[in-house]
Amino acid sequence: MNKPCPSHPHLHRLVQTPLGELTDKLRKHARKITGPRQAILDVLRRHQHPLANREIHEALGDQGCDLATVYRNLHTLEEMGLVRRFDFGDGAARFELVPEGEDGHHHHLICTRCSLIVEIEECFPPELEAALARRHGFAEITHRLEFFGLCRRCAKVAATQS
Amino acid sequence: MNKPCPSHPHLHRLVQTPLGELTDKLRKHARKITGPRQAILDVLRRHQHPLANREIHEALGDQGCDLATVYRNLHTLEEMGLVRRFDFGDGAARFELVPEGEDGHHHHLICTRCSLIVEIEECFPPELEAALARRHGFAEITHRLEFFGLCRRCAKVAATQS
DNA sequence: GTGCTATTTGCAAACGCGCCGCAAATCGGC
DNA sequence: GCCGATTTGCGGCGCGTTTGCAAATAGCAC
Repeated sequence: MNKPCPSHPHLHRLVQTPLGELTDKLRKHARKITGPRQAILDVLRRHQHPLANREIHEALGDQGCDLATVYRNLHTLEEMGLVRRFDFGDGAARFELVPEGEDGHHHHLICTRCSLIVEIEECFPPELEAALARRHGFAEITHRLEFFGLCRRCAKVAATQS
Repeated sequence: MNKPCPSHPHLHRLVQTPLGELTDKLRKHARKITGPRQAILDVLRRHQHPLANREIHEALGDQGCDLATVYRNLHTLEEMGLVRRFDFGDGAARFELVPEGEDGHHHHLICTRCSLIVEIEECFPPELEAALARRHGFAEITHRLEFFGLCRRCAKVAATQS
């Protein structure tokens, strides 16, 4: 997980060489491929979990940039569809890298005790969503859905404590 | 105190006389029935939509109390199950009165353009939720779910504008 | 009613997240 | 290499929310 591995040329390339999709999308929006931009995407690439602005900023290490720059870049990356925003209700936005060619729509299961985050496949049934839209005359419906509970480990701890 | 009688025009009595459930639950938690407490609950009783702290504070009128008191009371009322918190992702918590005897669990459909809020009956299928909990070893699972879209009126406006 | 104590309130300050304006640095096309 | 548009760093600000503390208040026993 450390960066000091100049002997591995492919890792080095991951950091320095932007992905094809990145350059394409950036160019389409007349955006530049800057150091902070690449470093932020690299942090997201190395972490499978949604990361808050602050966490990304801290993970940047010596590639570090200003926190405001992190905010600005995640905003533009979200606009370009490279990154997806999640809201776990704790007041901090979190971001995940969107896999190439997908839209990144999915949900999470979060342990309210230890903050363990599990990505899940279940989604709100599209038929139900469509029926709902029809009944209330709404168009272009989307949803935000996250699950909360106690993970196995924390449930055990809670049981022994009570 | 007897059952509430919201159909009677003695609105001032509603303000002054706490509900049975309120006094019961307050007493159970060694809490006091204060003026601000009653006034806040009365505001929530008069509004069917989820209200933000600021909105509640402004609706208090001459019964007004400090904004910090609104925050503190909603927190305690939520702990006691008299009030339920919702999060529409705009950075402000909203609260609804929980009907007596219920837990108040439901969801909303929100117009992203005019902020129209519709309360809906649909919920994430319990079987799916149970399966999800089993598969990942989670206990005491809950979910947060809100829908967003364009209401009929706003969809029309958007169509004529484009 | 009176007095006592734990709870609650108002006030002001502080917090965290996110955003903005501006001057300087940087990228990318020429 | 040069130039212009974009981006960055920095400082500050706004908003929603929380907190510390002294004063006010509700509820209870008498």
